[in-house]
Amino acid sequence: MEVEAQEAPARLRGKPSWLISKTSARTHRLIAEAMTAVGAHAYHFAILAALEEFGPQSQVRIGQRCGIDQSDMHAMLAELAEQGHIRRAPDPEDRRRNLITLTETGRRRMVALDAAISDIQDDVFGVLSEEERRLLIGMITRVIG
Amino acid sequence: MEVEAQEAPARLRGKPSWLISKTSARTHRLIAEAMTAVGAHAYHFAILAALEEFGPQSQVRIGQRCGIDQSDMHAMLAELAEQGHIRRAPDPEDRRRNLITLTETGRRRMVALDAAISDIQDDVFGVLSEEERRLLIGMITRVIG
DNA sequence: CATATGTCAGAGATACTGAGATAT
DNA sequence: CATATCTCAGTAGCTCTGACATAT
Repeated sequence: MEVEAQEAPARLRGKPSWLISKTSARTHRLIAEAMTAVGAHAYHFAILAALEEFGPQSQVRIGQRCGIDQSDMHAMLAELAEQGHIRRAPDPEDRRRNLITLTETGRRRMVALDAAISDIQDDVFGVLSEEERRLLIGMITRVIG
Repeated sequence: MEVEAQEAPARLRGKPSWLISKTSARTHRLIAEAMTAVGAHAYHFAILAALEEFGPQSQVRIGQRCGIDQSDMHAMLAELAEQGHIRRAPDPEDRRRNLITLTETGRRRMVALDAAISDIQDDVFGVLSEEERRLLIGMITRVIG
């Protein structure tokens, strides 16, 4: 069924939080579809990117960097290990920790997921000029603080 | 436990979708807390605002305007009716429809919820100047299309 | 018969809480 | 003993699907 668009109330349209929520929901849906199509998860990309940029580190640290709850890290890392993208090993310096290490296939996986997610950025934010996009990124980065 | 902030990977920080998702999650949490504190729900505000701006209308129409799924409208309207903020009556012109009408207490409720939600906009987006906020709203409005 | 509306049960993914085991 | 890390079960809220009854 095609649902024709209806104008949203002005009291919603004028709230940044509402606009951002709608945009977030849309990009989230697109990214989730793209990730599922290749047997991945949005969290996978975040975890692999943190490992590539900052090197081997504990689960807690990755979660802090990417905003992923500890309880959710476990399942994500199990999937990534199953797919051969990471290795888990006890940290010899602190045996409470798992040191998570990126494998070579994991690095390639990260690059591929980055490309897919970047394409979606272009689809969604392509109506903005390059300068506007930089402006948007700068403003929201300040909002996040 | 205070979790000290960790720098996020550059591949995440540079993606508008990631920045917007974090901002959306934060405002969503703040708004949900504020609404719960007064026995309301974020959807309540959207529904009441649509009724105030566009007058009595069917459930389906409100859902289209506010982006609320039909399945979820039912519970929200039941709560709003229980609180005396709306009335539901069969539409004499099309008896499949419920015509939803805003009551006077509902109008006052909407104004109060708007004030609370506007305060949160200021908390979150207050680091931006007035002109930047207008710019942000304009750009995201175009992104939503 | 095909479609639109409202009602209702429930699935699925997400974010989070709490508790236990192990190590520091 | 207090704290940190990891594991795991489970909760809560949100979004969406599918089915059904009723009316057009």
